[in-house]
Amino acid sequence: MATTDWKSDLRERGYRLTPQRQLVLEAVDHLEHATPDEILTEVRRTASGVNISTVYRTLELLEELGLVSHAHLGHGAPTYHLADRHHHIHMVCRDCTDVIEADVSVADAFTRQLRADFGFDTDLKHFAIFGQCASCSARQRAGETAQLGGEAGQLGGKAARRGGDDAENRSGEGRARRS
Amino acid sequence: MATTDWKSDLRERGYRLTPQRQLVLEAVDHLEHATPDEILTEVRRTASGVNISTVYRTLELLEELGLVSHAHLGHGAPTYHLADRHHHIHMVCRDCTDVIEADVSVADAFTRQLRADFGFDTDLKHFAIFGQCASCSARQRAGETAQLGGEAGQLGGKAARRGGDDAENRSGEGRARRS
DNA sequence: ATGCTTGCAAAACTTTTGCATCGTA
DNA sequence: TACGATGCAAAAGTTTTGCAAGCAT
Repeated sequence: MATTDWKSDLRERGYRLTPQRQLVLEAVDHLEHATPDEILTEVRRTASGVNISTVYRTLELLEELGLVSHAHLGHGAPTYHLADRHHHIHMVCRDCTDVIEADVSVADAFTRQLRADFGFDTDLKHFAIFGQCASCSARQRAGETAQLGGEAGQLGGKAARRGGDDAENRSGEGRARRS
Repeated sequence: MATTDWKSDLRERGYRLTPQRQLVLEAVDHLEHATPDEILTEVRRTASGVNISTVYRTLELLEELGLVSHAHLGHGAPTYHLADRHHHIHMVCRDCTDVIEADVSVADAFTRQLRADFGFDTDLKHFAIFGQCASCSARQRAGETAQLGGEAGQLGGKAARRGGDDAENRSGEGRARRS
């Protein structure tokens, strides 16, 4: 599943191998971009007694061991994935919430440039790249044209609160955190 | 201070002009990359009675009006700034917590590429770019050489928890959120 | 006067911590 | 057996919400 034998690595460092730790790692492997809460739900399908605090502690440990990493795909909870997989950057659409994945290589030139200009060694995987996906751009253009001509539609007079879907939540499936 | 006359814009939409709203906007203008909590502190220097919930509600409103925007510079609270200023991307160092600012133009080529390849319209200002700054890279290289030769220093046998400064908190000045 | 806004308090959430108990090594 | 790991409960921190009172318009 993971790199070399993590179980012995665990023990060599004085840690212990427990069912909880195996289950959390399996859940991270199985789910993708999962939040601690989602991981708990998955783990509980096998071991219903597991506690959320154990998930947090275990994720911290697994990350320290280099087995998992986390990324921020929105302003919500971080998402965890196996460290030796998911070597891609995430483009999240501000409108539809969707996440486009791309190989990190698409940013090679940009990465080189930041290193040359600022001496900054970039890790674009860690934070998502915000923006608007093709279909939402198209939809917006269509809407604007149909409505007035530009101006980014103002709706009625007042009470135009909570504009679009706002996205910026977590990525795909699960419950939406806010707006 | 801001774009055109936001005060009449406010009223036209049926909203009211209040001292709190003026103060919050001034605080966002004066501070830079400020969290809601920092904004509250600033506002209270003038009006000690203002409540945190008002700050949240006001920021939401000002953002809807297009006067302010927020960005995520770490996994902590979002930071707010005037929408018509701060047109730059933020590079945050994973080790030293520092934030390097750069004009969005440095990413023009990258932005064009993402649009060409994925039809994705990128807003690099919204999420910070994670990585390691020049001085921390240098320090790390030096440390590795001095210590063993590579391997990213493993410290003693166990109990190597909470490795570095971990950063990924909020940017500069204020209190550090965790680790 | 009308009804948008505010302050306050409480709720909703997420993440962290202390501690007695459990179980791996 | 020893000590690291877990479950539980409570704490801590952030953001949201319901409501009566306050105040722009």
